[in-house]
Amino acid sequence: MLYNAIGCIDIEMSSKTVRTIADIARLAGVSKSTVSRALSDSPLIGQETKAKIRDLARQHNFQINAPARQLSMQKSRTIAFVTHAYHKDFSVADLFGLEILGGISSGLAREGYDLLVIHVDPQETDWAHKYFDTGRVDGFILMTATRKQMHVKALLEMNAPFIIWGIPKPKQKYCSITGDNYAGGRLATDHLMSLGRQKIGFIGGPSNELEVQHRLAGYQAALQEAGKDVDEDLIEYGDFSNTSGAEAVKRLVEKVPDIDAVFVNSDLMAIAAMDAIREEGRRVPEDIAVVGYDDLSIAAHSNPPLTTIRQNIPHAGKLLAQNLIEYLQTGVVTNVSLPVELIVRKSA
Amino acid sequence: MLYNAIGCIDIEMSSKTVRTIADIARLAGVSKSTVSRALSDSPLIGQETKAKIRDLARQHNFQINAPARQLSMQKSRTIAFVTHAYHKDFSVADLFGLEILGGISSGLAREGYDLLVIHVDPQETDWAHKYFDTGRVDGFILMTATRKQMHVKALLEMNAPFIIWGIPKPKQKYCSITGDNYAGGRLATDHLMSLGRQKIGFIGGPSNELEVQHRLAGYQAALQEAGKDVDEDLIEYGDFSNTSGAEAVKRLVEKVPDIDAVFVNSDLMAIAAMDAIREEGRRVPEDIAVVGYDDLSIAAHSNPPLTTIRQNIPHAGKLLAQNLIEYLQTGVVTNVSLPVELIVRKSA
DNA sequence: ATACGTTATGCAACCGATTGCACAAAATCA
DNA sequence: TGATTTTGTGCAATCGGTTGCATAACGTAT
Repeated sequence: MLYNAIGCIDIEMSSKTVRTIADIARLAGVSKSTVSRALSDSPLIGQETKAKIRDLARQHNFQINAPARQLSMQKSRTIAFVTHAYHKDFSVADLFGLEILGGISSGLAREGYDLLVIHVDPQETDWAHKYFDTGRVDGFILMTATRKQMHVKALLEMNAPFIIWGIPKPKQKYCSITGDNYAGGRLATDHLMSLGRQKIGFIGGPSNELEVQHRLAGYQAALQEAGKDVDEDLIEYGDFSNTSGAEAVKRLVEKVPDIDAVFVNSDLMAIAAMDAIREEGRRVPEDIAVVGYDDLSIAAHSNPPLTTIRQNIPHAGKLLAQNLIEYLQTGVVTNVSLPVELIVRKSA
Repeated sequence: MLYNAIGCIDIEMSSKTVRTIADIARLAGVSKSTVSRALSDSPLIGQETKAKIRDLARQHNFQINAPARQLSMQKSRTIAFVTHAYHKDFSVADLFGLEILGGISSGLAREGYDLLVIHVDPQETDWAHKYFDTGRVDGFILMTATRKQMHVKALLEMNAPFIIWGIPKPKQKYCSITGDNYAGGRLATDHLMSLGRQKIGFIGGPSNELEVQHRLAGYQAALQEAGKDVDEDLIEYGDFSNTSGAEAVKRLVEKVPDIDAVFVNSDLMAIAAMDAIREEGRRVPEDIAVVGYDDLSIAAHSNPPLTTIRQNIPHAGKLLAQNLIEYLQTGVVTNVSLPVELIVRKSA
């Protein structure tokens, strides 16, 4: 641009002519290897050469060819986020997944990785071969909903790198990130007790999920430490869907009419539960206080705004990305439990 | 497995040894070309040869190397879904995006394409070069929120294939899918009138969005056709976020105290609006009837369940995928307007 | 001046597929 | 039976990078 008409034309036409490192090499009067090394900042290349090549690349808006590089390097610098189809129903896991995706994406981007999203049939494990053996992705990120044991087993067997959101099975070696569910259970329960609530219910996700068991353990520990005993009638389970939250709270109200608080395992269930409570003719929080879990964006906008246990979701996503990449590069298996935090709004 | 121990061992070890078509070729006693052709079902290859090679591939769980194929074919069979970070706020567009992603994914999968999700800064257009010029993706899918004019312009200039969800700018040539917003506006308004409502408000998304303008046009046409005139005071705009829905409805109630219905441009805004209406001491639908837009999964679970205009989101996603791929393969530009449907629940 | 270490660059093989073209074998025709 | 087409397969180039090794140019120690 700065020099003369011919230079300009050169630059104008660049988009058509300069597509490979060989083109750059020709323009710079060096070899392909030199260009390749210069662009990857190899110490083998002299400063002026490097600068010249870089300028050329910039001027011509050169972008290195990804498939070629992937083939040569034998890795794709791409991570698959494994999820399932949303056709039918739609639960907290999905909303949660959406929010965490942002964190994952930015964590991956920072390390120069791309994000492939694959929607799999929960019954099949074929996808693992399809994406890993083909060299399309270097590793996988699994959320709770997708983290069926068969998938984990398949990945372990084929020796494919992956990380999960959730609690790892005791004896298996793989990376994981999870919120501190026990602490979350305590925090919620302690808060409700500090409000003077006497009959505090627990509405869990599926009872076979470790996350749910830990939250329950926290709930029980808090009660016991306060000298109260745990009433089995106050414990109900749902499946993380909104409807299941509404139903569970109705069962509780029926069984224990003088219930005055409930700790619900997800924001979506909690919001549905609050509606159900009102349908039963009770007020939130005056009659029944409600604490949720996750602090999704919608929690602040519910009616009333939801008091909940916050998991720092964007941070969790970033960590999922970072730790998986670290595992890819160093083989170090990390298992992280993230602190949670009580966010007090209006519902309790 | 069927024959003998040696065969068995062969198969057992396969995962280590058989990784390329050259391996298969050696096992089958043919050349690489033959294997390549057999696996892609070329008519050049004889039936028995083809069958033998396929069996071998299946037995050894062979998966073709994606980067190599991409390099050779000069295309990636990957589509980028362009979205923005969800950090801050979270609107209907995101939930909508999540639901449509399922449809897109399945549409792409059917054609053998993969889905790359990229979170971009709305201010930058760099991503287009970064993903297209590198050959990482063959095309892009843009949602309304990401479809800033500068992005469209950048893509057109670099001649990159893409499709948008929304209404295309009049003179530009590119693929699009959109709901029939005009019909949606009429449907909602006609329904409210059929309920005997007299003062029907309109809460739009941003007034500069064509979608919103079309819905407004439908709303106005319905009123005029019924012999009513359009009261400017009954029209308010938000930005698709929940809070903006709540605020807009409050402004309406203040300006027009005897308002008895409102047509809201998104389910999320509508749900927030219903809460706000109750806060103002009015009932839904008795005092003010509410019709939403999109029919997201949560619409059925709101309080009260939301009457809304359904866009068939999974189908829309599938179509986005299909039509983009058709464009890639044939160069045919399609602009589709999808029918919408009134779903009557409890809110109106 | 000779030997030797540095520093910068190029050559050529390789990653794992696809595909145009040459060619052999088999089938069809005259 | 010989000529010609059809059918099936292999050779080798190609896609666009990366990287081990050889080597040239230069400075420095002996």
